[in-house]
Amino acid sequence: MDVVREFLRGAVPAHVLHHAAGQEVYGAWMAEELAHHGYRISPGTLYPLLHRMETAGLLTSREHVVDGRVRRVYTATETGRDTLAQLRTVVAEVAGEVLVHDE
Amino acid sequence: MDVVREFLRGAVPAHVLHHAAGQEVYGAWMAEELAHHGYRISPGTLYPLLHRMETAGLLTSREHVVDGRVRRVYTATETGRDTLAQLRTVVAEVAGEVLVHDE
DNA sequence: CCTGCGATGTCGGATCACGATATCAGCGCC
DNA sequence: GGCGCTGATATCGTGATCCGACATCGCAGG
Repeated sequence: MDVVREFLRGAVPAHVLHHAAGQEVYGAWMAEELAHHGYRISPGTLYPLLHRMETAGLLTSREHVVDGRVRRVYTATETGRDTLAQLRTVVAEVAGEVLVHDE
Repeated sequence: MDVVREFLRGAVPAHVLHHAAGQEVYGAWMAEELAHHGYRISPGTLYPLLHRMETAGLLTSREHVVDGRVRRVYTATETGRDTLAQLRTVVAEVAGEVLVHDE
């Protein structure tokens, strides 16, 4: 029942979209990036998430070969960028609601 | 795969703690309050959540009788307020990371 | 009575998180 | 050539969670 972890888990897609809107990203890179921000997400969570986001039309992927190794590279779709915009307003709202310190 | 909904679901405990730190709250009131902020949370999610948060030591509850009807009323514990503080910094961090608008 | 209301609680099926494990292709090295 | 290492993605099984529908409970009014 780690509520902080739960909150971060919910924020992962926002983070993914944020990065995938500006550049091409791939799973292992995202995992490392997220880890630097205090997220602890396991591959068994991240990869299925990327798949779902692609099936949902938020991301597109193509295979990129680096040193013979296949790397699945994602970018945000138009829908993905729209969703990111919604997400940003929602994040701002939540921040506004929770960050008020007058009890 | 509604990422906005997923994000909000992760933010619910923060919202609950935020309110339960300042006053006594109860399930149905929280549900309405959350609904006003765009959350759509079903009782089958909210009540078990409150129970888990109490078992985790974030909330304490007592029964309050109004018109003979029993109402379970929650307040944040010391641990709950500490967690809320952590949550606030995390929310601020996420907002800072995601709210940069240079695409 | 019996129905309605406010509020809490719980059921079953579906979805999801997670860590461990599998897979795959090239590289270095002996 | 055989062996293990590395980077990266994929998947399995178990356990936890979500959710809406339904159940409950006590009282008020007709």
